[in-house]
Amino acid sequence: MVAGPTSVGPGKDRLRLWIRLLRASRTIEAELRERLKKEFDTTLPRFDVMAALYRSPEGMLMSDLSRFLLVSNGNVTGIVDRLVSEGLVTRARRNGDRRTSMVRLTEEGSKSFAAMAAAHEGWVGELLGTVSEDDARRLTGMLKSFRSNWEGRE
Amino acid sequence: MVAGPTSVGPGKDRLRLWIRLLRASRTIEAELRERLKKEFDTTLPRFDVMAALYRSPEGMLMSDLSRFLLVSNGNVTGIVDRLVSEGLVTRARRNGDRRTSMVRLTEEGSKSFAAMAAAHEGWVGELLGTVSEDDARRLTGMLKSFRSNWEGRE
DNA sequence: GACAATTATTTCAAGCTTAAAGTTTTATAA
DNA sequence: TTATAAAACTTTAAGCTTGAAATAATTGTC
Repeated sequence: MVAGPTSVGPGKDRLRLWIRLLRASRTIEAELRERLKKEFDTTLPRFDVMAALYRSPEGMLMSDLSRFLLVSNGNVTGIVDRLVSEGLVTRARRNGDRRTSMVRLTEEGSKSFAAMAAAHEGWVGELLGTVSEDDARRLTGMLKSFRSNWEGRE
Repeated sequence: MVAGPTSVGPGKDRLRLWIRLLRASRTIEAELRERLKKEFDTTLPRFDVMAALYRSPEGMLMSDLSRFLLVSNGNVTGIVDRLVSEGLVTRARRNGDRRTSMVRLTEEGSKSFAAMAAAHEGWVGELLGTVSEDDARRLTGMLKSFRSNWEGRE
């Protein structure tokens, strides 16, 4: 998926775009993963889960997390397991519906995330530093419209 | 990494861009992975390796593959192992430098990839269908310049 | 109220991924 | 030479990831 087009013809521009998109996100992702590991001894998936929870102080269901993060249910189970064992989040069985459990950041998890988020934002600013703020907004707009259009039909 | 910014202020536009970029590539990647599985009973990493080899009929070293695909050495070892056991690629020890081995697509691997690549290009065209060819070229240009700038300094 | 279907989650097997440590081969240099 | 370092790979341990199967609880529907 990181290789270039294997032929020429119509539709090539979108294929090229996809390849660039993927290479860019993989490059940035790798760098962020490495820094999270080095600076905070954590991983990107853990960071993602904590970021989602940070925005929802009331908590999220496992299925909410799975949908929001675009990963499978089973995947979330494992990551949350580890975060629980590290004391960063809690899983509280609900009275209303005993199938579900509400996942929340602990006090420690919240503090920990706030520190990571600040560093993270700085890193992204640095790594995307060659993109002007103006281009950033334009690009974001294009990607946003793509997403809402395409996801609407699945 | 898929969550939105957790505060407002300067540098937010780049963070937003990064989040969009990541969500877009994850969404498309998931769809392509699913189709490769369903239609060709293979995986994205296998497809990536085969795509790289398809462009290099003379073959590639393990380290070439690793560098080109932006993944670790050990990772490539495992994927190539599986492709070899499926008869899609060969690993040939070289006389010149016996540490290295040249990886090539087999006849079967080449045929197999050609079929997948055609379908793959169609899928990408479809999934990015809402991006105009013109926007696609513009976006590609922005991403290209970002990449070359940033990678130059590591 | 039974009971089938649905929903939320976990478990499982297989494969992907990384960083770090280990192996073998080649290059360097005293 | 003969160490010593460097390079190309592989192996390993831990964790991430998926899709599918299994559990458990809830919601129709009769």
